[in-house]
Amino acid sequence: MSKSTPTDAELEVLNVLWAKGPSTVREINEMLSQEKEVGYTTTLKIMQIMTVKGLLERDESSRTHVYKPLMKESDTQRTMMDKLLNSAFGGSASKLVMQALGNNKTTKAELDEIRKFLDDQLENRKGDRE
Amino acid sequence: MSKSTPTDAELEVLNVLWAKGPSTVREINEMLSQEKEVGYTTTLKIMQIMTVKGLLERDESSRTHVYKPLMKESDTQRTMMDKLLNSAFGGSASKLVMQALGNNKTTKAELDEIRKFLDDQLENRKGDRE
DNA sequence: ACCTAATTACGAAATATTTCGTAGAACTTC
DNA sequence: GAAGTTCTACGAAATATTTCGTAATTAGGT
Repeated sequence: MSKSTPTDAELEVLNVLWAKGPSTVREINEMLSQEKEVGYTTTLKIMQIMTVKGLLERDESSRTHVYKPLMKESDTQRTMMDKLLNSAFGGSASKLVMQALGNNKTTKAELDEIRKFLDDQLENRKGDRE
Repeated sequence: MSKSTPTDAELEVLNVLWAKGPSTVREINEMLSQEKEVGYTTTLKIMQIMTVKGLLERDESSRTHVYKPLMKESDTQRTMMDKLLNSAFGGSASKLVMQALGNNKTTKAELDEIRKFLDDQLENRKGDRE
């Protein structure tokens, strides 16, 4: 059984929850409304479905339910990365990384940060078989 | 107008076309069948839809049509990357790259390759504003 | 208690994607 | 040239996702 990735609408909800912490439907809907038109019950329904799917958990102790994600942001990112990696890059992480950094506007600061990270990775592999 | 990403089924077709070059429905279907059960007319229909969408072009000069992709693999990879970047990584390429290289089994050879690439990128930015 | 506002539950329409059956045309073989 | 095979076109069912309207419930204010 491989992990499933959230749908687009689900990911939008998760992004708010990861940024703001446990929230009500009202709070989520207000955040999403800043980006695009979306009805309250639409957001509600998505979050109810996510709860059934096991993506969210909710506290029903007060009338206004409070939802929180059951997956860590980094785990979800990894799952989505893996899916992209396998479906579009033939499993080659280096191709993907070079595509990510290639022509686009990654800042120099970011490139420096990545290089530092990469050096760490290489350092940790001293002695590994190649 | 931002570019749209192919669906999962469409991407599977594209992957074969990019690897094998222009192909018939029969050829594509046989490749896909090695991975999973899929009916001939299912593949046909997907490819017909892709043609209407402008993802594929077909040569109808012989009875058995020959299809080819209208997008380069690298362009499609970039479009899909950008979507993931914005939807799941808040636009931060460095977070995405570190997630891609983080715990998983990228080989040392790949890491070296990426570092070389990164050095080139940094070299090309000598004098850019930071 | 009554009215209003906010909330949840639920069904269902709208849209998108995937799957496949059937019909008819075009080619092959005997 | 009849029979069988291969192909395309097309409709439609099956599935997944997104959207929203309506009804019922609860809370708060007066």
